[in-house]
Amino acid sequence: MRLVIARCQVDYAGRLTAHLPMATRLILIKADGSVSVHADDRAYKPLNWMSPPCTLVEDDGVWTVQSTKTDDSLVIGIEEILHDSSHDLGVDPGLVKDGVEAHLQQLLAENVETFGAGWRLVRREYPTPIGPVDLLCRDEAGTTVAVEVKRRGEIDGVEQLSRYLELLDRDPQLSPVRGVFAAQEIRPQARTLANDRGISCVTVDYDALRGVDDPSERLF
Amino acid sequence: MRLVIARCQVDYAGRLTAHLPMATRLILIKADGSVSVHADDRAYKPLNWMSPPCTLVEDDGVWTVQSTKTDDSLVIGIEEILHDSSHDLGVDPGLVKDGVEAHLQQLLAENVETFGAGWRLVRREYPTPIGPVDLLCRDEAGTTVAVEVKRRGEIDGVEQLSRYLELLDRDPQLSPVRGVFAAQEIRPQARTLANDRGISCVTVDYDALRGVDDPSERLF
DNA sequence: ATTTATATGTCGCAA
DNA sequence: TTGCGACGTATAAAT
Repeated sequence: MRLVIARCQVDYAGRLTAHLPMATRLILIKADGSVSVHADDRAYKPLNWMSPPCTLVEDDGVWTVQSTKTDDSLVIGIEEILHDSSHDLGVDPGLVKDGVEAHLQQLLAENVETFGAGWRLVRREYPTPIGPVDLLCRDEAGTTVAVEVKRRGEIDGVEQLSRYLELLDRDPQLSPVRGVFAAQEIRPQARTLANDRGISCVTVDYDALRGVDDPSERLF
Repeated sequence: MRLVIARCQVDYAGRLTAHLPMATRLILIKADGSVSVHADDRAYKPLNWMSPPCTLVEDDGVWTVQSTKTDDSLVIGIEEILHDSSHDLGVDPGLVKDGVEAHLQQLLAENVETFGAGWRLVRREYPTPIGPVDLLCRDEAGTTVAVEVKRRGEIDGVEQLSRYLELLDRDPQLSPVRGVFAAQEIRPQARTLANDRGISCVTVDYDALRGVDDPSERLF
């Protein structure tokens, strides 16, 4: 990893064109070949960058970064270098994440009564030709219900569920099939579209559900 | 801006939990208060980060970054510091972008004849219950046309336009409503889906359109 | 402040 | 390779 602090101007041409006037910035060159130009704000997002695979050519105050795959390019005009150091970091062992949506789906599968008393789970990840339905249930009346689980409910999710419902409803073993759109929060537009298509919306309290499920969080 | 190269381990807790084993990494501390931890790959993306507003407390080999707004926290265990330098970058003049979708939509709104002679614009951002249609036009025959503008035409855009068309077509003042999908480039699958739904596809030459519109680029 | 659409989104997985 | 969905998405525009 190479860290360069320099007065520089930058021009990017590719999916869009962008220009950075002359100023002092950090140029971060990683071992993966990537180059990014940072100001002292915008959190971790650089002003300009080039993702690998790309090549960096340093030529008399003009650094050119050219993408290998596309015709994207980054031209950095260097006026003055204030700092330049390289460091061997080695390979990173990587990070361990514990996600949200997968966990949410699992919690709901274990607590389908969240949707109503008498509900039971038929299958998680119920397969269809266009992909698995998150949860397939039967409600208290025995009607089939396909549940789509999202962390944030947006229009795309309603579309996805609609496609599943159309397919599932063709199966005489399952038909008629209701739809439930479950998410921590549901955007008004998504709710509108869901209602328009006869799909129920359920907002889920993730923390409460986790509290119900996680013994370490139980009060008794 | 402060650059620290250190052997460290990191724990993040907030919207998810994540752990980074001990390794050598870059810790980037910006003037905006943000802290990000970088490995030597993943292009410009850090392994972990904290966005401002947040506070960094350094305490005997344990750096704690606490979000001011939420209860997100980043705990960095420092084993050894290999480099530590600070640099005054000043305020960045900012970057100038060109070529985004808004500009494309504006250009097309000002040049609806791009779609055909005799076309006129009814409204830009024509409102519907599920969001605004980019351009609503009348073609040379007076037929209503909804135009969806994208930089890159993909399936999502066709779906979006389809939803608008379904709604608009219910309005007797507008019906029947045709659809036009306009983009700099249109993916084959998107084109296929559009054709299947009777939606016309128009690829737009952005540079030519800008040349038509921008007097400084005109040749005469 | 909240909601919505955009992004040089990036990233990972599966067909 | 392409398509598709998730992301600690982030961020700017519009209500």
